[in-house]
Amino acid sequence: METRTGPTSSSAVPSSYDPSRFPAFAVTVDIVILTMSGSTLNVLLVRRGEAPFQGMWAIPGGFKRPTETLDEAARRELSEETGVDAASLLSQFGAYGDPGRDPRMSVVTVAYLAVLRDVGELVAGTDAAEAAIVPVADVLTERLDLAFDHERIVRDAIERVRVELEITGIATAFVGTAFTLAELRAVYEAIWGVQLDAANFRRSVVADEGWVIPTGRRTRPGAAGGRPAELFRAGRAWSRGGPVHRVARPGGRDRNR
Amino acid sequence: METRTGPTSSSAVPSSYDPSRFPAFAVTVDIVILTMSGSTLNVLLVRRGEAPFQGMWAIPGGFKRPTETLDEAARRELSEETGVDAASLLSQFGAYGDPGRDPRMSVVTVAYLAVLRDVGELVAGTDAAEAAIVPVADVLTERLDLAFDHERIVRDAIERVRVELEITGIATAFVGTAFTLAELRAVYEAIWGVQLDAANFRRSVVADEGWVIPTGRRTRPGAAGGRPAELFRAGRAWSRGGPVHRVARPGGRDRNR
DNA sequence: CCAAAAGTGTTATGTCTACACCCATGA
DNA sequence: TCATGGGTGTAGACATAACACTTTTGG
Repeated sequence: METRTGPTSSSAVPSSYDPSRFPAFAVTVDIVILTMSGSTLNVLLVRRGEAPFQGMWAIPGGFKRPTETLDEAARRELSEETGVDAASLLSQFGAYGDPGRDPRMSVVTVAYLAVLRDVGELVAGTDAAEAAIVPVADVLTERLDLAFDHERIVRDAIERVRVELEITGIATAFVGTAFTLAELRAVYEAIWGVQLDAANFRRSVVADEGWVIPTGRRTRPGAAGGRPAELFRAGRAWSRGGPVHRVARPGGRDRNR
Repeated sequence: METRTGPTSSSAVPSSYDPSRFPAFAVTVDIVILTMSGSTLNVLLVRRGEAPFQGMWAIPGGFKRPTETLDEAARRELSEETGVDAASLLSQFGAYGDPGRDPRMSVVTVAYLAVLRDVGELVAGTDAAEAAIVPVADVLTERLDLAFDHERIVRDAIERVRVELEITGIATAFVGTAFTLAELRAVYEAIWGVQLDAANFRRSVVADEGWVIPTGRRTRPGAAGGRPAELFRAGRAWSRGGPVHRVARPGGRDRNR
């Protein structure tokens, strides 16, 4: 940790500069870590060990250091909290600096979104009483209160994911390295809250060259039987919009259900 | 200006709290103000009066106060710099906190985008030597060097506008309260760097009910003649995407040119 | 009348939705 | 052979790009 505590201890400063002319803030990064389990979207929360909001659930985060960039701070915090190095999935989506959002002092936080597949073991690795994966619905319906303004940050993060789903390849970040199209479709259905036609979904996804790549392998069907599904892996991400688009399905029924 | 200089002067703090345990930052808001003149996209710059980067061009901005939100700080800075109250057009698009981006101290800035029609008189109202409207091309081609990391911030802002054009009604913010469809089309063409078919553009824009509203009035044609254009005003913005979409025009020619 | 700019009509092409139908597997 | 889920075919609806054509002005 830095010993330097702020502008008053800075030395390489023009003599004309008066540090008391600007207000001092603490700057933190907070990370909304989203993951799918089955057909529900979850968020990783930690229980706060100290005041303020001691004992309440919050999203992980911490102070930015003067020697690191915001992205580095987010990557470091994510790594410290979950042990995952998921640099490519980290994206900044907002800054929050309302007065009073932290009762101790003036804090501006920069919020990041991270999408992980299967955080299960990672959470088990940390102190079990400290971290939990909960359905985002619990946060959105306020069945679970979060510290600070973290509820709003989680809401904004989810809206961001909904948009990113439509224009980037972020969906593959929710599933394993090899996945079926049904799994991938479940990601869209859970996050958008819609039903998608399995046939058209496959066409959209497979048509866009390089979006998903067949591995040649197949799954073993479940106890109920059914044709084995092809396994795909993620292709390169694209620039000009993702392959699937959000639409309401008025009278459409899903043959595979 | 606040006299409180930071956490060390805060009083309503738990006695267990040690302010030296987090690094102090200055927090600023910087605003990329974009405007159209004719068929070019411009950005409002100010010349810095003091160190660092004294005499260089920069985007307007200033310190956030602990008593205001980030949005309020941006609105205040915009008002102080241009006299415009354009709250609805202000949107936050990024935070920048690389170490060393300000040689004086650790500064995290939150960047905002503002789109204005006709900043001409506003700039004339300020000290002429202090503010200027320059084509964004001058910044993007680095014919004009900006202070701090402001070039990157401007680049990010323009990319943001390109995306917003496609999904919101932001285009009308660039033109006057009454405008022709040719003016509106010029906004898209300038920002996307494409040629749009005038006929199809009209259909897209007029078809979406409420996007633009006919005023009944018409323009007087220029010296070269031509049919007078209808004048429209902006309708309500929409949620589910704007009416015009970015496409390359391979062999398409524009009859009206 | 001619040039210029605005606005309308039209057609070929492409995309998407909905659903029928076929395939592969477990019990 | 039946139930279950995966995968393909396809017809109609809809959206779009391109460009010919008409309208209205100034000179």
